[in-house]
Amino acid sequence: MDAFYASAEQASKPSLRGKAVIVGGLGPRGVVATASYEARRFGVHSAMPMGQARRLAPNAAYLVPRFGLYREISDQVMGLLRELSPLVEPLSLDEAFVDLEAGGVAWDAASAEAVGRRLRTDIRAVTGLTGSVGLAASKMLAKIASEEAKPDGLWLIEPGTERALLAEKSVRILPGVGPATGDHLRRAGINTVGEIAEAGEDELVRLLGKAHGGHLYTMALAVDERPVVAERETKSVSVEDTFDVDIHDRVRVRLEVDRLAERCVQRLRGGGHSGRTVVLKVRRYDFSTLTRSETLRGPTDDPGVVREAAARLLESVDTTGGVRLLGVGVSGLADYTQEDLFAQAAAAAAAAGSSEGEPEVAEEEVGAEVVPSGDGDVEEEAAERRWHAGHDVRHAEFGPGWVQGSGVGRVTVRFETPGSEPGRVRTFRVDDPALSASEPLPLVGERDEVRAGGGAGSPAAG
DNA sequence: TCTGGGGTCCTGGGCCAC
DNA sequence: TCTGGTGGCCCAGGACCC
Repeated sequence: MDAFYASAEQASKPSLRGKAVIVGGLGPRGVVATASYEARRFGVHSAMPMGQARRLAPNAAYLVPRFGLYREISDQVMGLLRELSPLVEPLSLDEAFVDLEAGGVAWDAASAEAVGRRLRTDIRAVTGLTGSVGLAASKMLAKIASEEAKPDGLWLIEPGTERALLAEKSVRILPGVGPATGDHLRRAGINTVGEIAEAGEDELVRLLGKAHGGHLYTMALAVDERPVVAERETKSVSVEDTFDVDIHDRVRVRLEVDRLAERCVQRLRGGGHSGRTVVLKVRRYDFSTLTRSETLRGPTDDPGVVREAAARLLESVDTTGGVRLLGVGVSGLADYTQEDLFAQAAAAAAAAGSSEGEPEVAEEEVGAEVVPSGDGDVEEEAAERRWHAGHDVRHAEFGPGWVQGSGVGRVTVRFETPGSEPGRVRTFRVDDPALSASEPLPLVGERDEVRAGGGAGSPAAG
């Protein structure tokens, strides 16, 4: 999908169509998740600090992501892809590989192109958004082709032309070559994919190690045998938070770690997992990042066990100077839980060893702070009263709209819907009882929605 | 106003068992 | 009994991707 989050916002907000739209974290330490093509003309791009984006494009619309909406659109698109082949490998919400051969179609350029064109039409009809299609004989080449096709295009790499096509491209076009590897290669005098092929496998392995070097060499020869894998097992689950202001207070740090552990376990359980290794991540005031991990005797999905492990790991970290980010993760996932949780907890307590204090008591004290039933409700209400830029609202009198901005006790709402003309703006008090948060409206109206044609036999690629 | 969040994979050192 | 090689696990960090 092209500039996916920004495009989805433009589709749902008529007044933003054709305008610079930037989606990302709006806090003091936010970064750009997606910039519309109009915003990219100002030099704004993904992963750019939001402050820099605001300097480059001060008049752009700045919105916080609405993952619920994006997920719905993503599900629709993935559904279309699965009509083409049983082998669909999602890479993210807006990108996937499709194995056409598994869809029962022999490779030939003309029919693949026809299917690609129809897929793009179907995506447009079902979601109202544009997507780009890359067609090629392998995942790496299909990915490169889809990048070439953007925005709103289709690109096919003819079998037999791959090496010539890659030879002149920068090494950065290969998957797995980021800034660090790119620099490393450049220092060795290797700038293009063709130069990787010329350098030879031994040299690549010498420069980058066995796995990375060997892999990159075969990629440079346009050889990529990786299959499209429909079902990927999750290997780890983690949550992390960057704080608007560095945290110095050790008690507060501990409290945040407890909260993160709690959230992490919720996600873990939500996915039906348990895990054996608990990982604590700390990014300090100077952006230096360190991780500490502890492997338990058996997998757990017990919030108390994860919380205690994370707290033990925190003990070994010097947070003097301040903490910018904290994260808690669980890896070594299993789909079962250690039955003897009491033994697990006892083992953890024993590992804490001679240190003073009763782990169970500490756990309960912390638990009382983390999930207070009363305070939780208050917090939820407070969160509801925060009006996030870009989020949907409904006014009792004026109907559906979205938050254009808020501050100093006021919230500005633009009243328009995906199918309407650009709407008018009105300002309300933040506690106006007539105003409430609402769910995103479908981008394509029920009556407009066109059923995607075709069956499982249709070929296409991603 | 410098640098998010959720992942995967690889490397290399330390340690331990055989 | 000592030594060395090997392989596996654990842990920390780095790089990369979307």
